[in-house]
Amino acid sequence: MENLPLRFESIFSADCIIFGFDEGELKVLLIERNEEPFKEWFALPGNFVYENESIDEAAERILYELTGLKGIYMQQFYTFGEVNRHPQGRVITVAYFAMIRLNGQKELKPVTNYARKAVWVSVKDLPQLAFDHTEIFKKGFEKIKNKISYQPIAFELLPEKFTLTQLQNLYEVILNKKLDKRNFRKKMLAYDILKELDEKQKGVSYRAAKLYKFDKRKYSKYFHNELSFGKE
Amino acid sequence: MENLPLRFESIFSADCIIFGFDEGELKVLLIERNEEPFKEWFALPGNFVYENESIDEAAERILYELTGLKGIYMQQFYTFGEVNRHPQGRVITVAYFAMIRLNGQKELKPVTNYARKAVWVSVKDLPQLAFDHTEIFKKGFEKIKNKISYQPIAFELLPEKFTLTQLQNLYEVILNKKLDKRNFRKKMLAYDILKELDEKQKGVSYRAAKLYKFDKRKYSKYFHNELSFGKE
DNA sequence: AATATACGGTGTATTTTTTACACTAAGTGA
DNA sequence: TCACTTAGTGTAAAAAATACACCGTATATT
Repeated sequence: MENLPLRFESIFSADCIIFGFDEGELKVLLIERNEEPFKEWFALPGNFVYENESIDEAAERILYELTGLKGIYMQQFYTFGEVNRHPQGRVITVAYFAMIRLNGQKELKPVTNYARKAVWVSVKDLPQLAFDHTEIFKKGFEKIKNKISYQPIAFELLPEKFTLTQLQNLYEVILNKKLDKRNFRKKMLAYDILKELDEKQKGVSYRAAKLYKFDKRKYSKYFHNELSFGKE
Repeated sequence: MENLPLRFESIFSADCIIFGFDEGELKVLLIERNEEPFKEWFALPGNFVYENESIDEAAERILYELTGLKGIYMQQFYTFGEVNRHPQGRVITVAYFAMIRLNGQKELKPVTNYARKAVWVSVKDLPQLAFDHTEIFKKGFEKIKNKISYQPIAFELLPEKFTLTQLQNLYEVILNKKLDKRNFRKKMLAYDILKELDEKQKGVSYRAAKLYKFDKRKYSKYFHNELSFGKE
């Protein structure tokens, strides 16, 4: 093959790993493909980057088309550019992860034509994915496992008001390990990035827990403190 | 503008931040551009990704063309895709950093035509760079500052055999802070990733220090231990 | 009203890690 | 042999991480 710049017939796309937390499980939003190749396979949501948009904007658009949500926490984490990753030609993809608050609603009606439907799947039983999306998912999951220990991204997955137990559960699910309740609370409160509310949990059949919310102001003051829940 | 996939007229490139350590200074390899736009400006070495190569291969090629070196430690760290980052059209670039052993040699004869020459510049007095390369450099430098504290990448910049003082100097230069000699040695040796050699430093006009080398075998045993020189 | 149930919420002692700190030893060059 | 320069070393104090168990309180049940 000749040495030509990737100019014609080359395409790039952005793919998104969209995480949600529901009923104690960490979930990913997958689409069922409506087009060849890999028609009817599950895949990460993704689409081409248009000429007039940045890659970040493309990622935001993909998320919006699927969920109707804007202003969501998203982060680029890796670019996949193997020559044969796409069976129909050269495609380079920039991968993002995003975290959204589920708040119970689970049905999504994607407005894109490349997907026939979108479903939330627990990360524990992820099906085989189209293209190299399984690899992309693994890399992104590793990334957030890592990142959650030193940056307050977990809050993005919880309702605005949450209990410390809910927060701990989320950490436990992502890190896939049990944490000690007293130590977790001590540490989390010591970071001083949570605001204790006057409200309490409702609708539980036992003693209601205090609600907290993430305090962005306080956080930015201490931006350098790394949260650490890695070793316990 | 229409919403078209970035198919025609779109280009991507790989840009490399190539670090070297010499005479106690951290340096970057810059090229002086030989072509418009930004002719005669300094820039990060970079080139288009060809159709028949992965992005990683493109990055390796760029490094090879400039330095004649292969098998160098390189890592992708971010992809820059703003619409107007290149004055002549849409270019997306995947950025890498690389670390090479300088061993004194400083003259490089680039064999590419986009560069008239390549020079080592201290990171402390980096000139203005073409395109958004200053931003790319900053992001990459942050990345290695971060990474050096938990992965043994610093060794890539040193000669195969080095003294603990040389290693400490390198950490100090990258982290831009003084470290305590005793604590540095204690910690570094405790990781048990260095092999003490029988040899000593030569050609110094004072007591010669012991030489060490990085022991990859030992390192992979304890791959999970994060080196940490972040807080002192 | 009494009781059972389930989670909420709290403190302390121990171990480990990090930090701060200063002098003698050894080799070189004059 | 003396002056100079860097090599090489240990300990004590502070901070952070860990391990660990019980009572309190709201709700549901009888």
